[in-house]
Amino acid sequence: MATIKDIAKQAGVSISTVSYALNGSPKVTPETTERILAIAKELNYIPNAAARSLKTRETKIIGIFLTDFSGAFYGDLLQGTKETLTRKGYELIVCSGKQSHWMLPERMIDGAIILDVTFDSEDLIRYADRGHKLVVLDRELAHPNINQVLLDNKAGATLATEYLIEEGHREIYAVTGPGSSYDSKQRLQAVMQVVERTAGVQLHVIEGDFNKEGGELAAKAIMAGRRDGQAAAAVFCFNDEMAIGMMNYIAEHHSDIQVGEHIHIIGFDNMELASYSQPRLSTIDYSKRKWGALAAEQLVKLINSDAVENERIYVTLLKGKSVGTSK
Amino acid sequence: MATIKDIAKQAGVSISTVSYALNGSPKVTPETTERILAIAKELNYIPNAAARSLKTRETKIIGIFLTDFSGAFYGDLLQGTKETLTRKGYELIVCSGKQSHWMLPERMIDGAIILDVTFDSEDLIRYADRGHKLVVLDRELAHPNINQVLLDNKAGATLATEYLIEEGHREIYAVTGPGSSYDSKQRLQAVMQVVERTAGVQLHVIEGDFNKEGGELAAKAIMAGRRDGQAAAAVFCFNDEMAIGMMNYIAEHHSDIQVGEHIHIIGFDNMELASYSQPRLSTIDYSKRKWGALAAEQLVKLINSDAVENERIYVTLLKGKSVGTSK
DNA sequence: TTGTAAGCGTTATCAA
DNA sequence: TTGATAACGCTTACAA
Repeated sequence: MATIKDIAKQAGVSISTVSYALNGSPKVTPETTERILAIAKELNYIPNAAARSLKTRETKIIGIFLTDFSGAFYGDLLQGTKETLTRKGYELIVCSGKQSHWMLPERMIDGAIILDVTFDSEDLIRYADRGHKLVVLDRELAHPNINQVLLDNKAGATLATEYLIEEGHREIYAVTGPGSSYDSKQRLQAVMQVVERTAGVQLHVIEGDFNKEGGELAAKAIMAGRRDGQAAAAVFCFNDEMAIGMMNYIAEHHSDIQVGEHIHIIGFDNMELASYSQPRLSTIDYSKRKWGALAAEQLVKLINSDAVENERIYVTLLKGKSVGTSK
Repeated sequence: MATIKDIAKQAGVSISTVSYALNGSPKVTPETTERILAIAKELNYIPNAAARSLKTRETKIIGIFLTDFSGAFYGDLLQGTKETLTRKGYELIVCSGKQSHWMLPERMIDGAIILDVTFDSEDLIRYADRGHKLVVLDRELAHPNINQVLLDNKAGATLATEYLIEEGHREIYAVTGPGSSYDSKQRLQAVMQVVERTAGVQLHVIEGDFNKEGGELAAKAIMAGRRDGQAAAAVFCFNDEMAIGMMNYIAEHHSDIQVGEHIHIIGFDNMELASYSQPRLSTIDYSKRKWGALAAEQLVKLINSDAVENERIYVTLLKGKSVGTSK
């Protein structure tokens, strides 16, 4: 393991000269620089990240913290984040689980993007208080060292609900995420707002979990409560995963019931899996790549102490055959 | 940012005593230790990872390098890896892209798991030569610092091919991965072996890319080459993603052709998406979680200089309705 | 049981 | 333009 010391010895210069040359400083003559670079290559010199960051107090690494690695959802988001960070000279690492949180306070990473409801807000604030820079994608958190890049949940939920109503549905089920989820709370609030200002609409709220099982359980509950001949039900699942779970459950246990005809389902996220559903799931779409890219951008600004404002990701309604008109 | 120096000053002891106390050394009396710990907490002391690893020459972090973050495939694998590493006291970070390779030589991570064909084998060998520990999941590489945990491609491909033959198919298409892929080469070799020892079987090889597009293109090529009334074709796509692409293409462009009846498709990987395909895709299954866990285990052994042997992940045939009997 | 001091591999501030 | 030298924050002989 050659160090700058070895290079210095070999080149007959001091370590500071080597350091300058290696970093392309104009203080060193081109000739010496070249000579030093040649020796460095010859000795297979590789800098030591720990030593560098001990001194510079930065690692040029950004961490993104996810609830799990399941990934069905995050692909494009990570891609967007990575692209932007690469352009800005940062590396991206993906972390998951409480054990990994130390990387932030111990300065293994220069900043973090949070998309993990299991990450305590109090911890985040503590880190921010210590000067660490954060971007949160899953909660509201007002702090000079924290920036928010949030989905426009209200718009999305409003679009979804209004769509169901426009199609003539009057009995609407909302399958939420876990109670602790910020996104879920926002969406539910918007749904209730829409329902309240529309006469004759009945809303049933079912607590879900953002997983397939939640969708299945909700499906079970809904089917159990319905009698033959009753008006078709319309269900707004607060994410696609639950919507898919619901569709699966229905296909499996109620072959006589057709989604988009006897029961109508709309999701949220437009994940890849949704495009394979039969019939095509109606959902709320937004650019995950852009979300990630914007988060990265904001984080870098925060690190550079540039001024930042909280940002919002806009959403659109994507109509699929899983929602039909009420007869 | 409190350091051990600050704690030492506050406690009226030397920094070495603080260090010993913090690391729970029995050399320090319980009373001093307690006092030091209290002060550390009071000062909000957090160790500095760079300083520690500069000295200890380890970070307790393992990196896994993936081709991309798309994740449709990796979820369980990462989960398995993470669980095992956590148990062994290591952190897992997920990396992608050539830019991130520096983390290994610059000692930001203690070792790496490679599942990324775009990672040059020469680079890997160079790193291994420098003493870095690696586990490869996607190639054969003989080196004392490299361990292999590979899929049993031959068994999988053999199972798949024999299944098609047993179902009476005599005209078999193999849609490979990119030519550079080790897995693809292994699978093709096995397919050819099976075909060679079975009389009357015709094999057509189509080069794919392991992506949906490859499956679509292959579907197009196959459909273009077939005339009405011809015996049903049987296709072995070397991964599920291409198989799904193929099924989609057929559903979209050839509504008269039924998968599992007029054309028979089997994949490889049993990815989640496959369980949603209509009809259910036949495929080769294996435990991705176990794969990841084993890779982690081997890497830790390598790091601890324990003896290791290359490992193999066993596979099984999973029959779905996408393959039917030849009429 | 505790303290002194060297060293890990850099960067960066001075002087020369 | 280059060289000494002092940090950076920690671990760990070795001394006391």
